[in-house]
Order: sequence, then structure tokens, then C-alpha cells
Amino acid sequence: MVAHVREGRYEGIVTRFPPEPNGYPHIGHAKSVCLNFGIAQEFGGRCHLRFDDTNPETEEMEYVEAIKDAIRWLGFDWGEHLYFASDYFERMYDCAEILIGKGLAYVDSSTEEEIREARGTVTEPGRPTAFRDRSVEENLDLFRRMRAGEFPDGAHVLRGKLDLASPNMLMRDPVFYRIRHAHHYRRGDAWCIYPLYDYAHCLEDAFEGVTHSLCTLEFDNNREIYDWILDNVGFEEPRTHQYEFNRLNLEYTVVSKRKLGPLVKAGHVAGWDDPRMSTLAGLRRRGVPPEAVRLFADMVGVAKTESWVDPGKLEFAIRDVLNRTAPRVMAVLHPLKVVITNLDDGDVEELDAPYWPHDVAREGSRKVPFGRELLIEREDFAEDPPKGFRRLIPGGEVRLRYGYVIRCDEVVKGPDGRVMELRCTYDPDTRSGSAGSGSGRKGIGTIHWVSAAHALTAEVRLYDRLFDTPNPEEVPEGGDLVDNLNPESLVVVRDARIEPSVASDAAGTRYQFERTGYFWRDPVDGVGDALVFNRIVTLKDTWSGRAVSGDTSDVSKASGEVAPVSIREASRKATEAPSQTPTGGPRVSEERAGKRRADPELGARMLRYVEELGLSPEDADILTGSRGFSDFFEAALAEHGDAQTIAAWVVNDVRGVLGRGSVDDLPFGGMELGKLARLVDDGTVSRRAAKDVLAEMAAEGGDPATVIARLGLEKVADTDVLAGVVDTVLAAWPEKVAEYRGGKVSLMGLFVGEVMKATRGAADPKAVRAVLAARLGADS
RNA sequence: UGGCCCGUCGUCUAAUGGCAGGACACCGGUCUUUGGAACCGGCGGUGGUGGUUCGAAUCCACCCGGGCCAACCA
Repeated sequence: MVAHVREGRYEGIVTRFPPEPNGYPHIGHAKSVCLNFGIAQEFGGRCHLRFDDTNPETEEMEYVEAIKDAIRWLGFDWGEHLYFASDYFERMYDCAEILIGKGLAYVDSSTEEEIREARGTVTEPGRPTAFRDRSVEENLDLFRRMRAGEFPDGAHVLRGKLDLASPNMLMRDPVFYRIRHAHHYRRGDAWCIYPLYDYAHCLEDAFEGVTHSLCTLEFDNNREIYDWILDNVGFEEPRTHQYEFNRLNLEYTVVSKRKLGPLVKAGHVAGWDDPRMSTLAGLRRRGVPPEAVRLFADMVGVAKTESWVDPGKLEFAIRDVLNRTAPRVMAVLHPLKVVITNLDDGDVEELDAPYWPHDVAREGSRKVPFGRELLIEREDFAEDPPKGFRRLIPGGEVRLRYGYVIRCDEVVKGPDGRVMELRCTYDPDTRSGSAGSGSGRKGIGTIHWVSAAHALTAEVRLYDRLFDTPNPEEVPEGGDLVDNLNPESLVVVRDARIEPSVASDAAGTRYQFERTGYFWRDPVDGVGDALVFNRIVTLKDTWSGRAVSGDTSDVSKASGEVAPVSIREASRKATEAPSQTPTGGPRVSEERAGKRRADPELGARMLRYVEELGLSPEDADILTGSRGFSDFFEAALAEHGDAQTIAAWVVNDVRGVLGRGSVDDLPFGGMELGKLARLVDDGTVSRRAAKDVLAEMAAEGGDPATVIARLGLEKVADTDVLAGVVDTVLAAWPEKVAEYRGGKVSLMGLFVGEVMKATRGAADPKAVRAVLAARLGADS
């Protein structure tokens, strides 16, 4: 795409996000949205929002609104470029008539079953149905009557007339239109024929002037039809082209409308916007800031390899954003009463507590009341502390965040032995920020707290991942997705206590509850007086992780639990399993062997290449894969004479420039290759530069000597000349030279490469290496 | 089983045939009135075997592994 922009191939970049409005968008869609809108932004182009609503049976207005909401929430704007595929039905219809007129589409009156059956399988070609050879007139007539509503559902379809024997199943006369007397959510009953994806999508892109149509990997096979339709309808270059990227897979979650829906229906979650859902509505309700989703999309990137992303990455993105934007307040989830014995009932001090830690450059603070009765987190006290415990213990001290150091003098227990209350004394000289605040108490822990008399009671919903296996969709025989649900994905704490300041905060404020995580008020259940908080994400916790791995490893071993293996690694293990046993015989392609059996002459050449010419069986195999290829080799050999050299050129380099084409399409023949090889031998051109010459010949044709002259690639092997270039290069990379002399010999490639670049590939690399070695070895 | 796509640190992702780099995770340290954040350091990778080349993650071959395709869904 960068290349397209540089070449000026398109006037401007146009992308599109093309959802079907048949469900709620999820985090996977967010990746696509960020990609499409992000590219448009980056290249100064535009991105369309287009609803791909060609299937009247599944689509609803509710979903188009949900999708628009989600995109706006993510922070993107389609401006005036809002489109609906259903608005293009008339134009699509016209295109179909063009195809019919060209004899490239026909009305098939077979049943669905018959068509499927006649399509063949991946190993057997398809065969025509009885209607494939209808006349243009008959097809046109039938198609018009299909539109007019003369036929019931399924009576006819319009199919492209492509190639029933294509190895690509999608090219075996795909269905373009089907009859559906269904009510469309936007077009009502205006149409009773509806186009299918492969037919419609490329046209939609083309109508809108899209330049880059980005879709997920599984549409790879569809690209062939995409191009076929556009070419045959008559769209000319520069037109839209399809490019594929990897869809987002997130471990421990499902990213699929099809799988998400049943969870909602069965009541395993509270709805499409349940905060545990991977829907954008769910993420949004949970409190995830949109900026974090965008950051996450950037972090995972795009590629063509199927990837499974660790949800820890999303969590990192969320924390990264919230750390900078969420004010700190204090809340106690599991309260334990602390009585400050050297304070009287009426003693209340308003302590100043900044909203931001020292490393977040923001201003602001609130008052937190401090009095005789406090509440601290139950787990911040331990009668029998583990090693390294830095919180309150009997007789020990701890600092109250923004307040004083207290000492635990007495532990009061109930009849059942449960700790009911801690009786402590505070040290008035240690108020946070005061002169004596740190005196002699380095290394002391700090805990959060609230004043019992002033704290507000709140419900806090602690969310965790919805599933407890990396790939929830992978279920054993007879199992169900539901079996993989994490039973602790939601823990509700009903009597948490929170400092009173939050009552007056703006709606939508995201907080950090110090030391416990990021939270915000649930936008549905937490409005008005109802204090209901959702945990957005925990804080990173290096302590409990350590404690857990230390304490419970034996337990998990005993219970037979196996550490979850990542999906990628599992597949790699499978790769390694079969031992690599190099077979004794030559490795030849079965396909080419077949061709040789069919053409005895090729078989004979194979034999001759190995026995007379002394080529390796592998090379001989490739060279005899077809008559054309073999002829090319022989023509080159006739010109040059050395079989090894020519074989290497043909096998490794000619095939490289060929791409998908055949040698017969090359604008030069074997003879020219032979000449080129001779020019390498006689020192006219370096082998390296000769590759560039070959590429040029493949692109423009021509005689090798002429191309060399035109490109100015005559070999430079003169030591003095090279020495000059070498010195220039070394002078430009002083620190690399030092590293090289320090032992990093892999840098030689860099130097050689730079010299080659400076001479545009004309230098003799062997000579360069020699000069370089001399220079770098000397004066060290 | 035919065709197509894809294999780079545990994970995600870079590297016109020329320095295998970044991020997350993990481990260690510094700092710290959040066991947070920040900072510093460490661990760790080109699926395999051959070939071409001065030089291969990149080009060629074979093998291994993964994915997609036989809806009148998208």
C-alpha cells in the first residue's frame, strides 16, 4: 500500500469497514475498524462505513445502530460516507444483465441440492447442470421474471459461468442471485432477488471507488472471483483490489457472533453488553476506555499468519491508558474494623489526599476523613504472615495511605476465632507529607483504608475472564462451549466501603481504587444513588503472583492440573514429534513425475540430465517438469555449455522472476540466459548484478549485453576504485566499524551490502570482501 | 484427498538478498507513602533437510506442521 501511494497509483486511499448488521460488533471488529480507519487517516484518505446488508433474513436496524455506536465510541468518523449495499441493488442488477449479455452468467433452474451435487468435490471436478447452455435471450428473460416476482423461492438462481473444473471450488459457477420473497429491513418488499456475497461485495467496493478492500484471511479463496467479476463487468485499472489480513483470536475468549449469541440467550451472561463479553458493548460497559482498544489494535498489528493473542496484552493497554487518566481513590472490598485507641469518638481530621501519584503530572486532591474507627482490607492483616509480608501484623506497624503510621496493639477475635477488630495506636508525628512522616520507618508497608463513620457502602462487581481455557471453542467430543466457562468470571461484593468523595464525582469517572484495580460505576445499574462499581481490570500484582506460585504449586501438581499450553506451542509440538528421517532417494515432485510418465520424452531428458550432464536428481526433476521449461534450459545450455551453471540459473533464478507465469510468457528465451551466464563468466558483470539484469530482462525484455549497458552494471573489480568506495562506507559507519573490531563479525554483511549499494550492485562482491577484510584488519 | 494461504523469542510483530529488532509476558535490580507506575538489566526466536549466492528469515526444491475452501451465509 505504501508502494501504491508512492507510485501515485491511486488518487487517494479509500478503505471501508463493511459489517453485516446481523449482530453486535466485538473486539475482532474493532481491529478491522482500527485498521481500515487507521490506514485512511495515515494516508490522508477516507474510510467508508458500509453495511453489507444483502441478506434480508438476518439483518436488523438494531444492529446498524449498535455498529454505528461502537465505531463512534472507538473514536472514528465516517463523515458523509455512510452506505448501504441495499442501496446498490439496482446497479448490481444492471451489472448482472451485463454479465448475462456477455454469456458469462446463466439462470439455473436446478434445485439447491442438484447444484451442490453437480459442483463436485475438492478432488473431483464439477459437471454442468441441464441449464448451463441456455441462450442469452432466455437467461435475460428468466432473470427479469425472477426480479418481477414470477417465481417462488428457490425456483431459479443466477450463476456465473466460470469454470466447473476449477480447483478453486468458489470458481465453479458461483451463485450470484437467489430468489427470496423476504422483507428487507430497509428495502421492504421492493426486491425478491438478493445478491450473494461474492457477487455483491466487489461491486460495492467498486461503486464506491474503494482502493484497498481489506478482509480476513478466510476470504483468500474469494479473491479470484472478486477479480473475475470486476474485470468482466468492465471495471478498469486502477480499480479496487482485495487484500487479506489475520483476524483477531484472543485466548480465553470467543470472538464470534455465532458463539456469543447463544451465551446471551441461555443466560450465561446478562446480555450483549455484559461486561465479560468480548463485544464492544461489553467492553464499553465494563469501563474499558476506547483509547485502550485502539492501543491494543496497534499492539497486535496485522499479518497473514493466524495468531492467538494473550489477553494480557489488552489488559496492559487498559492499564497503560488508565494509569494516566484515572484518579486514585480508596475503597475497601472486605472490611476489617480498626479502632484507633488514642483517638476519641469525636476526633475527625480531614486529610488532604492527592488524586494522582507523584509520577502522573496532574493536579487535584480531595479530603478524606480520618477518625477513631477505620476499615482496612481484611487481607492486609495477617496474624501469621508469610515471608516477605509487608502489611499489618500483631505488634507491627503499617502506614495508612495519605495518613499516619499505626501500630497493631491487640487483635480482638469472635467466639469462632475469626478476627473481629484490631486495636491500634497512631503516631501523630507521621502524618503524610509532614516533617516526621518518614522518621525511622523505611521499608514499612502502606495500605488503603476508609473511615467507618464516613464511608459509603457500595456493590462492587469483580469481573474476570469468561472462560478458563485458552481456546474455549475447542470442546471435547460431546462437550459444549459452556463447559469452558469460568465459574468465577463474576464475583459480586455487596458491602464494600468507599470514601465519600466519589459521591460528587462526574458520571463516567474511571477510578483507580488504590492497590486493588481500576473501576467505574456501572452505567446501567450504578446510576443515581446506586453505588455499583465494575472492576475494569486489576492492577498488575507482582506480590500475589509470587505468593501463589510459591504456595500452591504442590497443590496444583497434586490435583493433576496441567499448566495451560498456548495454542501456537501445541501445534509446534506436533511439528516436532515426527522425527526427521532423510529418505535415501531423490526428492522429486509427484506432479512432475506424473508429467514425465505421460510424456516419455521428458522422462528420457530427466535421465539424460542426471547421467550425462551430471545434474542432481532434484534439479533434473524441476527442469523436466514441462516441455517448455526443459526446452528453455536446453536453449540456454546450447548457448553456454556448462550444465551445472545453467541449471542453477534456471532452477533458482529464472523460477524466481517467473512468479506464477510460464517460461513461454517470458520476453526472452534460453539463448539470452545463456549469454547472460557467459557475461558473468568473462567478468563483464558480477553474478549479483546479473540477477538484476535478469529481472530487468523479465520485465522489459532485451539482450543481456544491452541491458547491462543501459543499467550501467559493468562489473567493478578494480581494487583502487573499490578501496575508495570502501573507505567512504567505513567512514560513514564509525560505530559499526568499532563493533566489528570488537568482535561482531556479522557486520561484514552490512559493509559489503553498503558498498554494493553504493555501486548499485556493480561491484564484485568477492573483491569487496577482500578489500574490506584488509581495511578492517589493519590499523586496529 | 485437489487447490490456495501461512510458519521469526512463551505470545504478538518488524527486518528493498546485507546488523535478526520492538512490544507483551517472565526473571533480576533501582526508585517509590499504591507489592501500582517509571527506569535499568537479563532470558529467549527464523519448523526441518538440501540447493543457489561473497552473503539467505528472505530466492529454489523436498519434507513437516497449521489454516481456508465442496451455503441459494458473510
